[in-house]
Amino acid sequence: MFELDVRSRKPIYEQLVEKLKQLIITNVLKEDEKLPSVRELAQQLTINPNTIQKAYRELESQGYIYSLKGKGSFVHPVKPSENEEELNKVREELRKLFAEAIYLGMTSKEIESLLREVERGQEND
Amino acid sequence: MFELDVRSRKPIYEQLVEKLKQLIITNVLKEDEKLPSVRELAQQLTINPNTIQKAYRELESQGYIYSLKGKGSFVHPVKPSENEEELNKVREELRKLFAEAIYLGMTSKEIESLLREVERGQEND
Amino acid sequence: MFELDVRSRKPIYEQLVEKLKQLIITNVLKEDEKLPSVRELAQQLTINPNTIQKAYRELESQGYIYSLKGKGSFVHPVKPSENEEELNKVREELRKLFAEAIYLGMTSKEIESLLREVERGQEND
Amino acid sequence: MFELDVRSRKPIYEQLVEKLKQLIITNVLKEDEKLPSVRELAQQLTINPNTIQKAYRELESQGYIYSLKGKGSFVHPVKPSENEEELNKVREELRKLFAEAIYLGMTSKEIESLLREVERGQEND
DNA sequence: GTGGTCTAGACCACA
DNA sequence: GTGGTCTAGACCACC
Repeated sequence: MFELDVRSRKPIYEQLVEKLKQLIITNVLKEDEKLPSVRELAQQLTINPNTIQKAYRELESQGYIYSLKGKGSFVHPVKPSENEEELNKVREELRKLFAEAIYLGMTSKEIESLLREVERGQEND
Repeated sequence: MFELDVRSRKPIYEQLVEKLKQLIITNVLKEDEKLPSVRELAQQLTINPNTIQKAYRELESQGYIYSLKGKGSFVHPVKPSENEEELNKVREELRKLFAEAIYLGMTSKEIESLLREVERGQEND
Repeated sequence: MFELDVRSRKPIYEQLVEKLKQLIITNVLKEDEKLPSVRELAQQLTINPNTIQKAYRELESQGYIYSLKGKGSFVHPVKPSENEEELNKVREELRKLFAEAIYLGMTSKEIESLLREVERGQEND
Repeated sequence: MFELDVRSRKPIYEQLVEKLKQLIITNVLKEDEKLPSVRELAQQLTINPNTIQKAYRELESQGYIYSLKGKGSFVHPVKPSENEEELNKVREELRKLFAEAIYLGMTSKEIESLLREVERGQEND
């Protein structure tokens, strides 16, 4: 399904959160689709189930998935209206990153072409 | 000078690194300008000097400042050519953030206007 | 495992970095092999754990090892392509040393035979 | 005469020692030639005279120069026989550097061509 | 148990 | 006075 970098400084559960977010964002995992069960994924990735659970809990609290007892975890349909808080975080992060990119010498043209690139990749939703 | 959240999950020294980076990137701290001394800043923020030093050391190894033993720490002049590695990290982070922003409902117009805003703020170099 | 000179002008953690680098370079410590834990080594060498950690952190940022929070520190597999910067440092140091060696009376024959010697010792990978 | 990097982590007096060694090794400063006086050099480099003195003391103890009270400091003629101690240091450093260079992917061919290059540069003694 | 962070406090090297 | 090193000892996050 995807790869984790055990050598990274980033904790495994955080990597998991990010990867799963990516899959949801890029619509590989569709709305209300079931995620693999904790045990299943743990076995696949040869990782401690506790670590998987921690990732799922994090995703749930960030509003990306929802869990039904005894049934599993599912992709949360997007409700743009509810995500104002998340959006503000993203906006703030964008500001920081833009400043850094410019400082390191990137032009706004380059940044915008990167944006287009991502946009195109995301169209197949 | 700025605020730190001692309760945050993010280590204090990392918060410091980020804040100081911001000040350098936004040209509040100019090239070769002296940063506050380790002890001075420690006292100001009521934080242990070792913690400050850890932050300064990190900034040094990332190429943002340089430290001289009997003299102090100073802002390192930018050498855009040398930062290809850093740039790749930034590009990767931009990709992720763009995807997330779009997923949360931001339009490319909004993102671009945010970019312009940052750009204008950075002009006073 | 090895000896440190606590009286030396060279900081203990730098001595540690050098010694461990040697062990990695000469393949005594193989790829992905676990290094002794911070506490363990600290006890063995009767040195403060913080000092060991400082050394490990330095090795990590130089790309020689990687550390996993609940697991330990491990030898980083070599990626020759990524170390161009390190290589340039080594080349510069070689130039200086060659000049000094010749000045002190060594012939290029002697130097080359030293090189062969090291080469042979490194073959047992 | 030469440049010092005030931004370097290396103490200024050590940089001075190295640079002066280079000048002696490459025969730019000939045997028994007078070095610039402490004051003179201090003024030229806009550096504290104490720092210069420390460098000169270091060079003297390493056998590269000798000082005559009231007259100044002079380049020490080479006596290969006396430098066995220095030579052993150099040999040891060469071993380490060779190992590192090979580890980072340099071939013995490259190393040898570097040696030739230095050799040629040193011929004009 | 492992690495990582932080504090308090001491001492050294450099300029 | 400045950065740099080191210790002793505490507590946290991760697995």
